[in-house]
Formats: sequence, structure tokens, C-alpha cells
Amino acid sequence: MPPRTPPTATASPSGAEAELRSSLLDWWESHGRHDIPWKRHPDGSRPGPGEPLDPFGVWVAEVMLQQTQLAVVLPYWHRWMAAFPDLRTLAAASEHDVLMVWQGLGYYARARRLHGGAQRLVDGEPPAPSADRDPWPRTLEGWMALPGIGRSTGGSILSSAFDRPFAILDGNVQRVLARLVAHPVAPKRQLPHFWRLSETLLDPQRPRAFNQALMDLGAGVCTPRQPACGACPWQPHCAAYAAGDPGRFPVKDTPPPVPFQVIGVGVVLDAEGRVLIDQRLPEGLLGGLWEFPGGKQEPGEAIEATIRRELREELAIEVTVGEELITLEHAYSHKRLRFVVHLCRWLAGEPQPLASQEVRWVAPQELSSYPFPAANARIIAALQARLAA
DNA sequence: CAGACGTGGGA
DNA sequence: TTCCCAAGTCT
Repeated sequence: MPPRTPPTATASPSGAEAELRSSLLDWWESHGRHDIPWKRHPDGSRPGPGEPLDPFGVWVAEVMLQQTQLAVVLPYWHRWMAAFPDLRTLAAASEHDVLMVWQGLGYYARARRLHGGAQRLVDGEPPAPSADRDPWPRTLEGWMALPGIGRSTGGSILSSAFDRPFAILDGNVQRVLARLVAHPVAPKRQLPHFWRLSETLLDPQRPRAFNQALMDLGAGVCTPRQPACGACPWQPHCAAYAAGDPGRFPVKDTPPPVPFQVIGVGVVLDAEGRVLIDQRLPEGLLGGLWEFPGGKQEPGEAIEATIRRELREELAIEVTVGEELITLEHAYSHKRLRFVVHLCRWLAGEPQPLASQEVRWVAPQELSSYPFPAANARIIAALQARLAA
């Protein structure tokens, strides 16, 4: 039987919304994710309507979840909460320790902003007569004033931690709503429209459950490819389903081409067998992480010459470029790189941080106490294997 | 507004 | 293999 309800979630008054809310929440009760640790009390019980959850755990989770799937976040969240169980612990931590725990999760500005936000919240507390003053914002403006918190993450935190009625608009919600109304334009081009839609649908009586249900629907049923429309509580109301091709929505813009570059990397060893690493500048790509030095190959340049030149320009050292250790390719969101890594022998010059925050000679077994990006972790593995042989 | 900003998983 | 993309924010 074809869908009977036209795509009028926005236009029609409360009747259609009530049906959408109740059908979604009924579905969620039996098919949603109810085992998410930051959405439960410390004793494991589910929070009742209006009951607050630990805002710190929710905040950490929602930042980790930006552009990152739940399954990837879970182990990081557990490690993070073990290392920094509360706001004050995080605020007092060093950026080095913060990046160590975040290492491998990507988008490292999130970690720096979370750290900075914690320090701001702690500093914002008045000096101490009441040591247990609640530092947590209760308004969207309050959360969005923190670094790394936009409207969607702010709404997620307020609805999740405090069960307050604030809408969300992540990728899941954009996709679900775009299909529900068969929207003909890419959501990112008309965000205000989608925000209004999300706000209109939000159940003001159960905002925490509704928002979570919407995300669970997008993550598990209304998936990007091959949505499971047969399992969807909104199938009778879905304009994309009625149109016969839900996979056509949301409409997407053509992505820009990603540039490709070859990077020459030197694993420089001195006479004592120590290896040279540098800490990247605090902002930008992989900001604050450590790495093996190197740089872009220029047109017509041999890779050994690239490595010699980059180490001269960025560290003011002279090296002999030896055998290849490993070559690996790595795709970032906006570029693809091939790292050609050679073992090098240090010849002369005290290393200077000309293009980095700091340079340091370390024993190979000490590398595990520095935060490295994923591509460099593979270089470390190759180095350890080589040294063991 | 368009581009920067990571990584791992799935088809 | 290659491509897509996932619980976005900042500039």
C-alpha cells in the first residue's frame, strides 16, 4: 500500500507532528540505542524524563561525535573519562596529556578546544566560598560561547544532559529530514530551513528521547545507502519513499577534487641511536602533534634531495639520506599524501625548530609517550620492526 | 560562503 | 581500489 500522508510535516499543524513524534518514539523504545554510557546514570540505570545526566561526560561525547561515528568514539570516550573524569581534572591537565588521549581520533582542534573550554569554565567560577557551584551553562548561547561548540552540539548537550527542548541538526538529521520531505536542494545550502524543520518536529515533552531517536533512525535505518525503509516508522509519511527512490536524497553538491602530494620524510638517527622528532605548530593540520620531519617534493626533485632540503630548511641540520624505511599513502579530508620515508644519518647542525614548536632527540622506545598522527604511527611501527631485526 | 580540518569502515 | 562519508565548527 503506497504512503497516504503527503509530505506536510512543516505545513500541517500539530496533528501530523504528534503522529510523527509518537511513531518515532514508539519505534525507538524497542529499536533504539539504549546502551550508550554517557546517556545513563553512573549506576547504569536510564534517566527518567527531566532527570539530568553528567554534563561533563555528555559534553566530551558530543565533541568526539562531531564527524565521527559512535562505534569509533566509544573506546576513546572510556579512555578519556578514565584519564579526565571531571571538569577540574581536564582543566588542570597538560595539552600533551590531552593530545595523548585524543591521538588517532582526528580533528585535533576538537581536543584543544575542549581543553580550553574546560579551563574557561573553571576560571569562570567565582572564587571559592561555594566550592561546588554548578559551572554548566543552561542556555544555547552559554554553550555556544565555548570553543568548538556550535548550534547542533550545543543543542545535543542541552537536550541530552538536561532534557531541555533544543533541536539538533547533524548529518543524520539532515538526511532523515531531507528524505521525509524529499527536499530538492542540498541541506547545507538551506540550513535555516532544516533548522526550522528540526525545531518543528522536536517533541517538547521528551526532547532527549526525541533527538536520540532521530539520530538512531538516521544511523541505523535511514542510512546513506540502501535505507531500510521497511523498518522505518516514518515510511508512511516519507516523501522520498513515496517518490520511489529514497537513496536520491539528500541531494549533494559535487565535491571538490582533492590534491595529491608526495612528502619526503626523514627518520634521522644520531650516533647514540636516538631519533629526531618535532612538534607541529599549535594550529592547522595536526596542530600540536609530534611527527618525523619532512616536506613536499618539488617538481623534478629526487625524494632524497627533498629530504635533505627540508631538513636543512626546517631544522637547519645536514644529513645523509640512507635506505627507504617505508612508503605509505594517507588520505585526509582535503588532500591525499604519499609519504616516502628514509632512514637518515645526522651529520651536523644543532636541530632548530624553524617550522615547528620544538624539536627533540628521543630514544626509540620513548616514542610511545608522544602523540603522533595516524600516518606517523605507521612509520613508528616500521621503525620498531627495523630496529628489532 | 567555501575551504580547512582526520580517521577508519563499508560497499 | 576507490569512493563515500560520520553525532560539525571555525575562518
